[in-house]
Amino acid sequence: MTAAKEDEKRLPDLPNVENSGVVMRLAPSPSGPLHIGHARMSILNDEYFRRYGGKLILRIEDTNPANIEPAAYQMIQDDLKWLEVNFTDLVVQSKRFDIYYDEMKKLIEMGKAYVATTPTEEFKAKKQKGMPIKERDESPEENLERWSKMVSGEYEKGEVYAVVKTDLDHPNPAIRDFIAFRIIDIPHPLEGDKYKAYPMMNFSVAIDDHYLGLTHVIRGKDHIANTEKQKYIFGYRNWKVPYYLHYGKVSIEHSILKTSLIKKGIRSGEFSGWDDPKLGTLLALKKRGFDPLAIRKYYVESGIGSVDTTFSWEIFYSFNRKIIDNRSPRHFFVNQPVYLDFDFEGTLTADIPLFPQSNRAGEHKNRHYTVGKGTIIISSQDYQKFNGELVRLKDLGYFKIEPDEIHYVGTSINEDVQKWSPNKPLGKVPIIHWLSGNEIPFVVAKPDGTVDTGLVEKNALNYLGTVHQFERYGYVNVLNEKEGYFTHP
RNA sequence: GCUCCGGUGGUGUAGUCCGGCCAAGCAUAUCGGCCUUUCGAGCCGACGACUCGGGUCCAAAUCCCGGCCGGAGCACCA
Repeated sequence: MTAAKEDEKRLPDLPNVENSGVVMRLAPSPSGPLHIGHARMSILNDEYFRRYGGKLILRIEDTNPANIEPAAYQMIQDDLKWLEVNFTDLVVQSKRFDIYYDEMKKLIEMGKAYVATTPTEEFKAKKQKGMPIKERDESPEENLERWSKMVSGEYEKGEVYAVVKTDLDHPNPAIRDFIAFRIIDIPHPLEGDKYKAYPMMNFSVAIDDHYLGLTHVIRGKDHIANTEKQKYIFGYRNWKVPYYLHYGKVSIEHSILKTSLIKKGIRSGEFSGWDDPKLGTLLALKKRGFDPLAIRKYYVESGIGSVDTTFSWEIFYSFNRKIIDNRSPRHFFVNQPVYLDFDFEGTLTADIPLFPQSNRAGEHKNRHYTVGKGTIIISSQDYQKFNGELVRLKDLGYFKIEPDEIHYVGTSINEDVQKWSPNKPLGKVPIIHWLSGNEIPFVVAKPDGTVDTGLVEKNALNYLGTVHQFERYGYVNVLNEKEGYFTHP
């Protein structure tokens, strides 16, 4: 066990770590709850925070009111808690406008920023050619005057913007002078209409990364160009630049992650909520019964490489399966049931383990059933596949399936059994699951949007709110007495 | 188009910085076997990869050049 643990994959060490540890950040925008994609940045940062100590700051980046879901401020924190990411500080950017304003003013005074009313089309076009717009060359005093008018709300949306200078000759046009502030005229969910001039992400991030004392920044490589822009601000102020690490893009297929789409779907009734099984939100994964450790393991295993990858649900499922398998009670769920007549004199008994591989006392409980003349239920899939053949009903005995009925053959492999299956090697008889009495209707909602309707052992209701292994079917989080969410095969 | 980054089996990765111990490790998937009643778990085995072409070198997955393919940025989003 210990040896196996040592073999476990480990993230590479970080450079420039001091004795006091690291200061890192999680910087989501509050547009909705976190999803499986956000989990990567959360876990990577948290893993290093756990290794080195220091601070892990949750910084909610709410500088675009158009893109804010008020409930997200709390949902994000709950999601992180579920992931066992224990951030040490909480910072909300909309509470820091004064700092941003001060800093912008300083940059303008230094001649490192300007405020423009030139149409942005011209700004962009000139930037492509490496040419300045007129405000760039105007004095700090003139720009300062426009700046104070901009902050006090004397301009309308679209009329003015503030720019941080970089280098107009930069070979990469994406890095040349970038907009740092713009006017927004819709109210902010937290601040109302207190502010008109809103910082752009590249500005507020640079300022906060410095004042919050970030030592290491780990984020997706879509931010590489942003990092270059932000470094100009650090350079102007002579601030110590954090160590940046950009990991590659993860494409998460077969999953709905876009907040705008999810919100729309919730409104239209297509999704039952943020935790609909069709979604890739952490809320949905939680409700499907995933263990957050599986997510952590997956992303640690994936590392921080800069190559783009595709999220492998297969491997993720496998990690989760290994975690939950032992603690998942076993039950029979018969999907699309077929009722077969069972004409039999006498009684058969079945003792089916609830936790087959558990050694712990108290968990050896079996599901005990007696079966006599009446009905035996199997899934239509098994019925179609094995009609006319010999099967083993798990923990009950050998049976021959015939149209609409089923016959008992024997309990163990003997001559009686053999004569039913003359051409099959013994021990190769298919084992299928079944129900006979004690079953209740049950539906399983699956991530692909389909629903399986069937019957489950009534005993399963003694374990509500936990993940079960429905034998030969898959893992299911049993939510209540009639419905469960499919976890994975 | 402009700037930049990257390409290891079906999938996810280790190794690439500091060439040799890599005729390439691990995981997952698939197939087979065992555990004598799960299509789960566990154990054992099989399968399967260095994007291509040149170059340097005694020696290249690792260094250099070019092609091909993929990705990112070029927002009054984050």
